[in-house]
Amino acid sequence: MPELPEVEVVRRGLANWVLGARIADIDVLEARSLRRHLDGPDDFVAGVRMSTITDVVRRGKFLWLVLDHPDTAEPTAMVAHLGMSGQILLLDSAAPDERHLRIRMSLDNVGSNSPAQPGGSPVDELRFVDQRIFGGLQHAPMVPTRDGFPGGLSAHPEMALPLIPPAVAHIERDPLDPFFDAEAFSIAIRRRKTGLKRAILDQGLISGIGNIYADEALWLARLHYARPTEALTEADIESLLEGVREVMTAALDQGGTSFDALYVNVNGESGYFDRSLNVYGQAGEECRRCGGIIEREKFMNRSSYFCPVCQRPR
DNA sequence: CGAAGCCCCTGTTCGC
DNA sequence: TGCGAACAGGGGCTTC
Repeated sequence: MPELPEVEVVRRGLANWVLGARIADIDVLEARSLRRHLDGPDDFVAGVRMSTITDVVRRGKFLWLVLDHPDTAEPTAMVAHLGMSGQILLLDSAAPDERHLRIRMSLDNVGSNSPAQPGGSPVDELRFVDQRIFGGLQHAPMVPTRDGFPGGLSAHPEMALPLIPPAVAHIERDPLDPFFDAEAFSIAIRRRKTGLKRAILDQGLISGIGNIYADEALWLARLHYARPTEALTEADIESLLEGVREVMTAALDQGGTSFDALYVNVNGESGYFDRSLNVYGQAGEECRRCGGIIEREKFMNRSSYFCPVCQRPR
């Protein structure tokens, strides 16, 4: 399950290889993988084909390639969301098709802004692979950001455009974004009248946190998932953000170490999950901090894991 | 506007 | 053995 750190690993991998590359051709093998692109495959192909990739940007779990098209003055965006099972692969076109290959793009001029390719193998194809089709691609013109800052984390922050794809405009900045506003978040979350975990899963309030990292961050912060948001203190919110950042940077460090420069890949098995999960999926196990027994409760059609001893409701 | 619930998807696992 | 149900879950959408 790709969450923010996994998507960031993909963003960095792409930024290393495809800046300056041109998308020469596109083969949409599965139209449902353009679920975010309402005008259909032909429109997608016509808009993207022959564009040059000038930036790779991420906000929360959304990732987009900024495209310059020879016939269009304004830059556009190819937006990607990996959903549950999406992968973006960058490889040699001779590589065999993946079982769930949905969209294939052939690239020219790959690696012109990159360090020398270590393996010597050509990288000339970008593939979108997605078993469950919860993710998808879309192509769209961009709009100005509300705050006038860059749309997200960019490959070249000093010259990043204050533009964002409309499909991402309602998504709030994530905690790793240099323009994330912690004070505004603190005010906004206490205005909500709901439970803490519901709030932090709302990508319009803070983005990049999924079910797994929500549980992990709440455990680190010693906060119960159902704590009412309106009663949170400044200190609670500070611990919460600290927990969120800790979980994300730890996962990012691990994803970064397992990342092969020649093969951009997200498969939900970053290694982080096996060894580092303190509560998620640990029902019946002893809490590593206090020895309490981790509980699982059904919540929002999924599961919440927490320690009933060191994560009290109030 | 905010809160909450439904639904989209497929592969794996589990119970009868 | 075979089959259906449950589960995984981000986010768009609808309803109140």
